[in-house]
Formats: sequence, C-alpha cells, structure tokens
Amino acid sequence: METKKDSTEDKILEAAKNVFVAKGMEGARMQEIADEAGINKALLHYYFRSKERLFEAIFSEIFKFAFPKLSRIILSDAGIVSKIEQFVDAYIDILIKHPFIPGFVLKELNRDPSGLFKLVVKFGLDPQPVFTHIQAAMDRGEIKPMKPQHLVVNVISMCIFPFAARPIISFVVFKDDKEALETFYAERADVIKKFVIDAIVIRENHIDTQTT
Amino acid sequence: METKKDSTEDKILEAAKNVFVAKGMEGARMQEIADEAGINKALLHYYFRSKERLFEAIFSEIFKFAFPKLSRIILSDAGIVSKIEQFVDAYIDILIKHPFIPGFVLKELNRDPSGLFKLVVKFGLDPQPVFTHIQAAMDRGEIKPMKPQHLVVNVISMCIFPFAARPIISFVVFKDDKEALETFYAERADVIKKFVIDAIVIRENHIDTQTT
DNA sequence: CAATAATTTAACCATTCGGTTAAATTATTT
DNA sequence: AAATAATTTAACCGAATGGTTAAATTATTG
Repeated sequence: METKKDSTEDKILEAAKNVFVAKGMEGARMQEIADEAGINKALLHYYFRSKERLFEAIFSEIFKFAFPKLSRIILSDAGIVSKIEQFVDAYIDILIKHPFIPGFVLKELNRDPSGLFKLVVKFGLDPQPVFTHIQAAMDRGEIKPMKPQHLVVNVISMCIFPFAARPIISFVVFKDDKEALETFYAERADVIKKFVIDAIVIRENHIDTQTT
Repeated sequence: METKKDSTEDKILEAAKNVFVAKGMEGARMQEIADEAGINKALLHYYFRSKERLFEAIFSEIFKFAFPKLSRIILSDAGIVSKIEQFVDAYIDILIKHPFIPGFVLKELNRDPSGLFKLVVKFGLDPQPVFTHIQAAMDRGEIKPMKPQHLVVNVISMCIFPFAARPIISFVVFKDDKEALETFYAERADVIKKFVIDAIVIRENHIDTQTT
C-alpha cells in the first residue's frame, strides 16, 4: 500500500523539502536530495527538470501550507483581541511543528526576495484589512493608539524570531539544554498573548495619557 | 594622506564586509570582493590567505562593533525599566545604521552556528546576570512575573526581526514606499519601549504618567 | 642606487555542481 | 508477450569558483 506516501515523486518532494529547508536554495545539492530520496540524480531530473523548478515547488508548498489557516483567522469577524489570540496560537502551533521554516524563509528572503514576492501576490496577501480592523478597534477605545503596522510587526516578530534564531537561543540562553528549550517554545504562545494584551488593552479604571 | 582609510588592507576589509553582508559566506565571491576593493584576486589572497580567514575577520569585526555598547548597558546598575529603554535605544540605533546585519547574522547562524558560538564564548557573553536582575525586579513587584528568558527574547525579537525581514515588510506592508519604511524604522525604538513597558510594568491603580 | 615590498597580469589547476545523455535493466500496463 | 514507463548506471560537459603560480611592473624604503 504505497499509493501516496511512497510514490517516487512524493519521496523526492519530501527529501527536497528537508534538504532545502536545512540548507537553503544555494546550499542544497541535487545529489543530496537524490540520496535522501533513495534514488539517483538522473531520476531526480527525470521528475523535476531543474533545481529551480524543484525549489519553487517546495517553496510554494511551504507557503501554501501555512497561509490558509492564518488567513482565515485574520479575515474573520472576531474582535481584535480574540483575533490576535487565535493568530498567535495558530502561528506558534505551526512553527513548533515546523521550526525550520522561519530560518529558511528569512534566508531566501535576504538572498532573493522575488520568489516570496511572487507568492505574496499569487495568494493575494494584503494586510490593509488588518490595519483597518485594528484602527477601528483603536477608534472605539478598545486598545491603545499606535500605528497598526507596529502592532502587527511586534506580534509577528515575537512569534517568528525565536524560531529563526533557534540555534543561538539554544546555545546562549539554555546552554543547549534541549528540554528547557522545548519547554520554552511550548510556553511561547501563552507568553506572547499575555504580553501583547497587557501592552495594548486599555483597562477601565485607568486614564492613560501617553505622548508619542 | 591615506594612512588608514585607503590602505589596501582596509579597502579589502571594507569591500569584504559589504559583499559578505549582502551575500553571505556562500554567496560572496572572492572576485567580487577584489573588484569592489579595486584590486585583483591575486592580491586579495596575498593579504588574506583564504576566503574563510577573510570571512572570520569580518564576522568578528561586526560582532565586536556592536557588542561593547550593548554589554555596557546590560551590565550597568540602572533599574530594569531604564535598562530596557537604554538597550532598545542603543540597539535600534545600531540597526538603523547597519540594517543588513540581522539578515547576515541569521543567515550564517542557520548555515553554520559554530562561528557565532565561538564569538559568544570569546566575548564571554552570558545572559545569566540579566535574568537574575530581571527576576529581582519581579520579586520586588516592579514588573509582572514572567520567565526572564521570555522577556529578553520578546524585546530582542521586536528589535531585530523587522530588520531581518526588511524586504518583505517593505513590499507587503509599505508597498515599497521607501519614505514610509524609513519613518517606520525611525519610530521603532519609541514604539518598542512603550510596548514593553505597558506590557510588564505594574501600575499603581491610577495615578500614573509615564515619561520616556 | 639597490633591495624589498606591493601590485598586476594572466594563465592555470582541482573541485564542485547543475545538468545531460545513452544504454541497460526492471517494473507496470495493455 | 509486447509495449511502455520507471529506474539505474555511469560517464560526461560546461560553467563557476577558490586558490595557486610565475613573471613582470611599480612603489617604497634603506
């Protein structure tokens, strides 16, 4: 029974994902992908004509995999606080399951952003509705005033960065104590949610006068 | 009068820094470094025997450049809130002046962390005093309880990530509007400081005017 | 001036890597 | 069984790249 999981094409895609994510487009070797897939280089090119095609397939797949779940949350009609909570939960959940994605994406982003841009356009990703939604909540006095762009960047930063910087965090902060590191990541969602809410929610008995 | 700035060695180091930071260790080409320095490849190897040696020199220089300023702040005896404010100000200031460093460091971190680890050890970087200091402030009831590691990672995430993800932020959030992007980065320090303080400071029930 | 160091030129080597090709072999399908 | 598709083997090509070398040239210095 190897209808899907063990088909050669899927073995290649799986192997390519591992190698690309671990080494990036430039660092990945076609020979290594072939080895990891348990086939040879000729067959690799027999299925995917070039490295670039294979890479695009993987890159797009990774993006496609994470995007819809987050998009649904972002575009829902939940309140802003609830929406942020759902977003953080879903995002961290994805990242814990695929902790190498941030490093991979950032690497490729700084190498050649055009691929990511194409995907962004292709998926019609547009943050404007989010900004508008946040602004409306601010206008209603639910959360403190700040440029929505900063709020969004803050949340995303706290979600992604710890995974992108995983090796150095592991080494410097946790002295390579794996268990402590895993615990840390498992706590991230709750920590970020509380942190953000404490930072932005306006509490009733307190009139806050801030100057920007 | 070209005592320092125009010496061949410095021209090479300057060129190498530009190329390495822009393309990373693997993407950088010795020929390109030589071209950028206005010399030829033979002379490049005449000064720095190998690519690896040149890279280590640059990598170490970049680290050395940012570390002392931040270290002084971290190890000072200022209060925790003031310390965070100073740290964010200094960090963002460095990053605005050298916006490509985060992308470069993360790239190399995910390619081969050993170089960074060596530097961390060499500089004696140890976050334990910071954690202890934060914990003490929590015990005194100045800031809300949370694992110091999370607080530190939150602050650093919000500082670094926007620079590491600069291309995608520019494209998605600001539609490549350079002016808006620069404004955004110029606002980061104040935004982060306020965000963090609002998130962690325990306020006496109402009378409170925070100043920066 | 003479000796030494800095720099250029240009060819070259070894290796790596993406990609191709041709032929043979094995598995699948009709 | 015949035809077709999948897979292997193994050699090869061309380009890029890090690095070397030798010889000549120019600048610096003692």
